[in-house]
Amino acid sequence: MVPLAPKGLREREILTAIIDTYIATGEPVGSRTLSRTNKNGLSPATIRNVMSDLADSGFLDQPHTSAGRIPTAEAYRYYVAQITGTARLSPADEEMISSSFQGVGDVDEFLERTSHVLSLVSSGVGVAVAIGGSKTTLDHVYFSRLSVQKVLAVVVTGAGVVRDRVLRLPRDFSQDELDTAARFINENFRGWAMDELKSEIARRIDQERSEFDFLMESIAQLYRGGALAADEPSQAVFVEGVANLVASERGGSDLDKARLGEMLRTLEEKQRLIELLSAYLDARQETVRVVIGLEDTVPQMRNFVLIGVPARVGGEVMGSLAVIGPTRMDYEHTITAVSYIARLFDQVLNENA
Amino acid sequence: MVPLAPKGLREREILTAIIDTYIATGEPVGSRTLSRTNKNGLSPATIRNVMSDLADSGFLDQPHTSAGRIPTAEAYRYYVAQITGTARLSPADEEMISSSFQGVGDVDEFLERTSHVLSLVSSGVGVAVAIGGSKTTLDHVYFSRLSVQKVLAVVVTGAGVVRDRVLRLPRDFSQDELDTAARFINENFRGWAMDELKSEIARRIDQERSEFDFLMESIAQLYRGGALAADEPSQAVFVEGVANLVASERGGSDLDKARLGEMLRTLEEKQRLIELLSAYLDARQETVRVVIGLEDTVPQMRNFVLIGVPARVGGEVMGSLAVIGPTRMDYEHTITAVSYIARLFDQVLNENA
DNA sequence: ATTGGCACTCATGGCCAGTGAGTGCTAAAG
DNA sequence: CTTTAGCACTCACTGGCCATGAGTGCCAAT
Repeated sequence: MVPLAPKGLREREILTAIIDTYIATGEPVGSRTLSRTNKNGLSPATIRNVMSDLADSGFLDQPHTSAGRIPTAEAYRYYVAQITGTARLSPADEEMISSSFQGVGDVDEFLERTSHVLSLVSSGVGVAVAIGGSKTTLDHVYFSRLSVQKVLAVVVTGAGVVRDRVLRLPRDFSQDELDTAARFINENFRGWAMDELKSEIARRIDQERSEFDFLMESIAQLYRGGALAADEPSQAVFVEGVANLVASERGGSDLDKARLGEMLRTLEEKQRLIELLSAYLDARQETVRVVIGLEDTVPQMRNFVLIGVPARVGGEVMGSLAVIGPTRMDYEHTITAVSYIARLFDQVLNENA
Repeated sequence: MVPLAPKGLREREILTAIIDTYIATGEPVGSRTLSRTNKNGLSPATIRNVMSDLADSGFLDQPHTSAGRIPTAEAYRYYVAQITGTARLSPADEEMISSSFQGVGDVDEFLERTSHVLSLVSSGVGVAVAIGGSKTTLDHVYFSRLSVQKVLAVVVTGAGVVRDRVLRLPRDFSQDELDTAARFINENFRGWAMDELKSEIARRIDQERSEFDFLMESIAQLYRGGALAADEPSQAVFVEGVANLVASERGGSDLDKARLGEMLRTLEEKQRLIELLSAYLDARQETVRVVIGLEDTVPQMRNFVLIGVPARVGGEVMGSLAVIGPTRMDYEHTITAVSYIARLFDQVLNENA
């Protein structure tokens, strides 16, 4: 899984130089320009030789015979692997970012702003998803009678996230009954993981079906009505900065209309984004991950990369945040920004919980 | 405010025909094509004369001297004014739309789907905003102690909308204190309009400041902490279908890159959208409004129209829903769709409340 | 009032060099 | 063996030129 690297020192230097200038200019880079730009005074011919080798080993491509070279996915992988990761954001950036999170209350709000901030500091699209993961724990529930057979269920999770849902139940409940049921759940299950909780309740309902326990019957009804599934539609997805995809100025991606349309459509399929992020961002991984070659999973995303990290608060994964941007982007800057925000996420929300 | 209309019957017929074919083809329509397409067998020359008149009275424009004519904003205004409004959606559309709202629980969820559905049935962008208007009433509040000096406030409004907010308070409260405060508010203020409620509480706090009432002090703290402002950030904005802006096939808008970027950026400024909708959609108006000439307010939106209506449930305005699309769109269809969804909104959510 | 005819305008698309950045290869120089 | 200079060749891109065709405006005839 370690990315390949060119063998010689010279080759590596030149490859890096090519990628740098390609990222900067967006045009295929040729031997002459490179020889002029680069400090070490190599002649175009030499560079051509090296380039030829690099092309053979699969690091460079040419769009057509008589054009310059373009880095391949493999080249980008080498390029990001070689980034030290010790870079810091500029104070101005840090200031801008952290002030953007002034006064956020909950996870969703934070993630929403995250997608915005990410789109500002990168040349890509900012994406943040909240996953009401199975490891979410229950803090408590409320039930509130809205009208005949309509009940509002509010679930507060251990992390202080609130989800609500309106239930339509087969029979009417009084507020007293609802309170009793809520008290029962709160007293017995506070701190449980949601999925364990759900299976435990399902088990008890099953078991005590015969003896007609009034309380259990209420709970069964509420449960079947989806009271606890209230954590499920918590898959909030925030996408911002799609305007970066068109970016006429500064090194934006240069998509044609058709591809642009596909991208926009894909970015609106929230379910798809959730899958994409969860496929690539392992909950256990601590550091920012850079995925090059997104087209393997999502063909529409040819020439796009994902730079993301799970969003944790106090060790618990609450979602993930990422930038989806053109292969041609400032990797180091984006990586540091993503990592900085992830750290901020932990800090700010820990303080809240 | 009544839109101008061409004087003669013939002129009106031809204008309508021109707009129809322009909407269909997207290209300036000339006299010859029109004479061929149109059933009434008028010669190109005649049509030219009429067109010339229409151009003089400001209904037609020519992009350049030797091209066909395109309708002006004034022409579109006439065109939509002349739509009867009696059209019905196709059964398939109705089915598709209403099934899209299967199982929605609350206003936000409905509005989110609305933006999606609108983008599907129109060739524009679906926009829906929730406005926690001042007429919102209080059903009840919950307070829940999260940790030291951190309290979760949940406000349930009369319409069954739930808003939550994490408060940081100057001193710690026990859950008992919180319960007492919540009970007090619920018993005294259920059914009040949020803004009246807020000023009443502010008044009482002011009044009873001297005598140190413990309960009132708690409530004051909670109030200042923003417990009741929980309805304020309720300005959810849902935008979907931006891919329609690029729409390579079928009569989509044909923006160049620069304009597209501006549009995308503008559509992401949620505050702006809220202003835009509230500027044009009067809470009192019952019917769908079509605003042609959006560029007067938002220059980036040249050649875009807004088709929207306030979203009511049982007479109370909960937000608004709209399509922002190119002037070249199927007005009748979009209008009926918007109106249909608005009706659905009332139905589905009334049933919930 | 309507129409046919005619001269004129322009955007569009194809064709055709000229330009220039870039390549590969070979032979000479270090 | 590495580096460099030189050279022939490729090929996208640009700008000029011309033909095409849809469209207009106007005038005279019906």
